[in-house]
Amino acid sequence: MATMVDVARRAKVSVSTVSHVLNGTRNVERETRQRVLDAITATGYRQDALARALRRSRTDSIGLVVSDAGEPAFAAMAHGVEHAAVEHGLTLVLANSAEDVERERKAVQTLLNRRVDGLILARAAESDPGLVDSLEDEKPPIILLDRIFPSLPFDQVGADNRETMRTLTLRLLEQGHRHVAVVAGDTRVPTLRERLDGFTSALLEAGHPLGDHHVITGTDDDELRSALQAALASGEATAVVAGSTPLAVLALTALAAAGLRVPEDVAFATFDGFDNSDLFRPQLTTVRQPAFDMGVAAVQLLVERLRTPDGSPRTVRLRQRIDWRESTEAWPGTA
Amino acid sequence: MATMVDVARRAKVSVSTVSHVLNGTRNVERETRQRVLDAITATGYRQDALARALRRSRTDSIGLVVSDAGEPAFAAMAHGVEHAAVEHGLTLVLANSAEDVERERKAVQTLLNRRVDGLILARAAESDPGLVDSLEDEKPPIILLDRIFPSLPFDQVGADNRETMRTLTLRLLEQGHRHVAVVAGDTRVPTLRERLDGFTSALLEAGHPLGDHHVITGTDDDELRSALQAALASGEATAVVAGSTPLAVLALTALAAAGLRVPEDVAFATFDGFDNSDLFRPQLTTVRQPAFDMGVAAVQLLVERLRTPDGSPRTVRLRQRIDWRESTEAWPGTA
DNA sequence: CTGTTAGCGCGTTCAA
DNA sequence: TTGAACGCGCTAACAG
Repeated sequence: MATMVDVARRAKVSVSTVSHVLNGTRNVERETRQRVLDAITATGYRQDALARALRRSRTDSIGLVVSDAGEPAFAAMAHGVEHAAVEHGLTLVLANSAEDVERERKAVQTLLNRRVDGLILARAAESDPGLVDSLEDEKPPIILLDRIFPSLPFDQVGADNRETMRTLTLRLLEQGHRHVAVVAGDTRVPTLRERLDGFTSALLEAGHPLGDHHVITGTDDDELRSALQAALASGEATAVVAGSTPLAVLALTALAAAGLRVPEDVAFATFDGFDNSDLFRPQLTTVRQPAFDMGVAAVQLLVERLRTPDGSPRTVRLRQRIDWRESTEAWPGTA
Repeated sequence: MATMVDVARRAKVSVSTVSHVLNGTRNVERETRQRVLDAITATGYRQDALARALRRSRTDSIGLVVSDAGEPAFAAMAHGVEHAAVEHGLTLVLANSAEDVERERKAVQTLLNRRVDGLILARAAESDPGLVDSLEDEKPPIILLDRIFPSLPFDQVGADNRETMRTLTLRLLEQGHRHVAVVAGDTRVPTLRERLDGFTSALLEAGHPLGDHHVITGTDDDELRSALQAALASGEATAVVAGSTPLAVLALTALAAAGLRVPEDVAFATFDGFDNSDLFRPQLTTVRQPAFDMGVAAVQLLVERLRTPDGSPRTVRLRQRIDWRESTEAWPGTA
């Protein structure tokens, strides 16, 4: 590859002049600049981002760590991050922690070693506080995406899970459901905990006893499944709400195994849900996460933080939309 | 951040010794090495990947350009690439071309400037040959993923689209379908062309006249939709096969608009398809791309090419699986 | 308006 | 077994 010296020689100028026309960082006479430009195309010169970054100690790149590259919601977030990143002239370095704390630690290390200008941790595992604290010195700005930890001093982007679940629940209660089974999953995950909070909050608001309902929490899929099956076997539950796509898969499987149809036998709603949901039956009532926009917002927060390293951390919550579909319609109580 | 000099000073050795214990590149006496190791933990030193890369002219990173980060198949491929990359100690730099030739060119430029050790172009637009040819000098190994261009001198990874479509079609013919509508889409895309080839090949093999069937090609969604609607309106077609997920969406929408049910009125099958397809009706007969494995294979090819820069390019085709489901079952001709 | 030069942090000869 | 010193390609003082 041609280097700046080659260009300089060919244009009969110094390397600093070449650098300056490249970066537009000081005035260069018309003719001189043209000579440089010609030399550049003639030699096929391309700026070496590595050397440049080393010298400026800025890589113009950001790191994204996601906890589960398998989920579709990830794709949307990553897509949003990538989109916004190029918009700001930033390159995206991607890593996947696979919900594994150790891998996450390694991923962050790698990205830090690569000197990314900023870090976005999307749905990071426990987001082990020690992890980032341990890198006290000169650690770049960090944005937490999707899972919000109010106690941590970072900029964060999430959705208004609590509010949305509250609305969803109130509507189900209006429809006459008195025994709802909520598959809440691992409530150590902020997103899921917020959703469950929204549920209990709605019950309080409507004056319904929590004891009438089935709240199914836990980390283990098998346990969750059998807990749900027990709830369904009681014959009480007339509605099931799943807190995420994996939990919806689990719940729908359990429903099918129990021979229950949606929505004839039981109503169903889920967070996140499935792509192209309206093409298939049952058409599921779904809370759509603005995943793409969340990715964009994270980058936005990041570049602002880059400009203003100080100032207290901000938390941005994006509004979710509830797509009401057939799965919550056939209930007698419906208008 | 602490640098090698800090470590060296603290361990009372030279920087070269530090470097050598770091990389295990020459013998260092037990005690000396221990002093260095201690100094490293004491200072919290971390190797600067930038400087290291500049010096070794190897970044231990690879670039991945995808044409549509929105599609789920992308997520799976990227996931596979990321997985295999870390396995080989490589970092993944991601870019999205959004099916735009210009953006693709820019993305490749950026990655090249970043000196990635290799490049994977996943489902790249037209893969404009000039694009990569233009970077004749010292361009890193390039792997083409998903879309195979037999005429291009690159290592490539794809699926056996032709073979799979042939099998699928023969089975439909066996079931008694005499008028199949194939939504083939943009046949400039190798993947789609291969699938269409498989269709005509099966007809030839079975001795069926191509003229009896409806082959719907084109770039414009609206045109495709109206062509399909016309084919359906004729009342002839008893089966519809879609060449990709977007085409399946288009086809299913058109079927619904025409008031046709799957599979009662018309059989349906698609390539790629939808996640969790077995939880919903209609359960679609689907050709599952081994997307994750394709990503892994691409990295595999890449590291081998890194080891052996010369040698003729290889093309790897991974086997696809047909998941037969309800959407092709209800036809009278079925066994 | 332009040129000279000192590093950014590391790997790697060459000498000892 | 260890150290000194050069340079990867670039930006940014500083000098003219």
